[in-house]
Amino acid sequence: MESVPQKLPRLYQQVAEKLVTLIESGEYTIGMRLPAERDLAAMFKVSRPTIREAVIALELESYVEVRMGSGVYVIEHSKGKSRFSDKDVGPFELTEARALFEGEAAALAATMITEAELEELAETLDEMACENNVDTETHEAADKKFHMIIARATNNSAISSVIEELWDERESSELTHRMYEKVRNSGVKPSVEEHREVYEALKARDPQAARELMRAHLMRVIDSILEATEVEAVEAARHQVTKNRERFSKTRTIS
Amino acid sequence: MESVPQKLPRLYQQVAEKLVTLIESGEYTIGMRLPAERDLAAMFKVSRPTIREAVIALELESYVEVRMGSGVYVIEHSKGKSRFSDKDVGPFELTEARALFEGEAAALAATMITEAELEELAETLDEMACENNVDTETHEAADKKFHMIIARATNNSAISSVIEELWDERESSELTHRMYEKVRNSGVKPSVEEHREVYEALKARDPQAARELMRAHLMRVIDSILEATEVEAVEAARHQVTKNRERFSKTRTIS
DNA sequence: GTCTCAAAACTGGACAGGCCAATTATAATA
DNA sequence: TATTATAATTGGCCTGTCCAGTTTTGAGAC
Repeated sequence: MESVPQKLPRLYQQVAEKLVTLIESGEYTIGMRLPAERDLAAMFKVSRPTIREAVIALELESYVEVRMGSGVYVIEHSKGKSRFSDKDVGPFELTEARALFEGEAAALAATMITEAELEELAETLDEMACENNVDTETHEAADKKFHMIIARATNNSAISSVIEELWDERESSELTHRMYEKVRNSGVKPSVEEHREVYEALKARDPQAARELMRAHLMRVIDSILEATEVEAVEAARHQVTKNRERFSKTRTIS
Repeated sequence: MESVPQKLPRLYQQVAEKLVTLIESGEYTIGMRLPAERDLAAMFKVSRPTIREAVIALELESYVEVRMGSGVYVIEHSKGKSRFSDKDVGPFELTEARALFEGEAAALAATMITEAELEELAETLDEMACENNVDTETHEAADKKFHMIIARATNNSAISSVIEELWDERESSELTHRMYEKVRNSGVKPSVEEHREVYEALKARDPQAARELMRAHLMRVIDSILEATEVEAVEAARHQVTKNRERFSKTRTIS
């Protein structure tokens, strides 16, 4: 038989993967207790030591928490790889950082971007404009693609890594994710227009314009978040919003 | 006995920690094979399954690699937490990213820095100037402290996290670390002067000046790295250096 | 009927010993 | 000397067992 996989992973890894799949598919939800090790062993047709090894693997990747004498419980998976996981970076801070960093990245990209990359950007813009009213997921994918093309156009993997990290971060924070969702729903079309302006600046190879437009774009996102916040915020939170307005107006003026 | 620790960690974790200690202490160096699982079990007075669990833990943290039928081998430990670990970010890219991002951070910090933070900066400057000719470790600590005070003065944890990440990254890359070492040895005094200029700009609350001076400081670091590279580079590498010069001259002119 | 608390059932923690398969070292052979 | 077959080593995995916390249960007290 040549269909036999020549190298199969270690057993505990296979089991661990299956367990992760079950957890991420919602079979076992957060807080829920997994079946006993003995039962899991029977389910997967493996021995208990193997189950233990798989559980340890999940534990080290903080998928589960094992409580002596009680069981192993699914916990919130903080992906670990996020540097902000323990810092609770809010949507404002995150977007402000993006405004500064991506602004600089756009300026640098303007001096180095290739024709091929410009072409890619144009295509992505069409995706965004065309699939405007389709599902948000597609739009978001195109959005990320646009920003990442620019980041990579800097030819600096440190820069693109940081920008991708900041982008991904918004997914891992529940609050931030909700905020961005609200912003997306409030008005996407102006966003497409803003992206196009950035594209034009890059095409013209104008660093200053690219920086300013990218920064302006993300600053508008902050504004949108502020508005969304105001809508849903209770009266008690309002003075904080005002403080934020003051605070981010400073960012805007330091250029 | 009341000296009994109320909660001792799981056995495999204790074993894993001991193994990590042994590895980091140089008892087992990179490429070396660890004793057989059976021997380790005897050494630590635990059962073999426990050893296996500990080895799996080390494996998941990429301390070791286990080769079926051969043994478990110590590999280079890439701390995993670095987002760049798999991307091989060179010293030039890293420093360019720092120049852009820390420049912006300095500009933002100039608008928000407190008197207390300025005072801290002044103290750190004294440390750097005073312990100039002492061990490099102290100097480097003061250097990082200086940059991180500014990063934190932005009052934006996303920004300070990114900057700290970039700083730490230079430790994890052997090449980058060597480069920075060379730069440190070549001339520290001008570096102190450059830091002082940044400090003055922050004290004057001048965003533009703070950005320019911080950027200039890090650009000079790139120059130093280039020089260090030239000294040790073989002839074949020289054209790459020239390309780098061209490339980073662009960064300098986009402001 | 309700509450208390101890016993039993359940669950993870750890161990012993064994067999198999892949690898490596060794010795026998061409 | 080079090659190949054999033996020793090593990780992979299993069965079975006992122990120590945790949870549930149920009997007895009120």
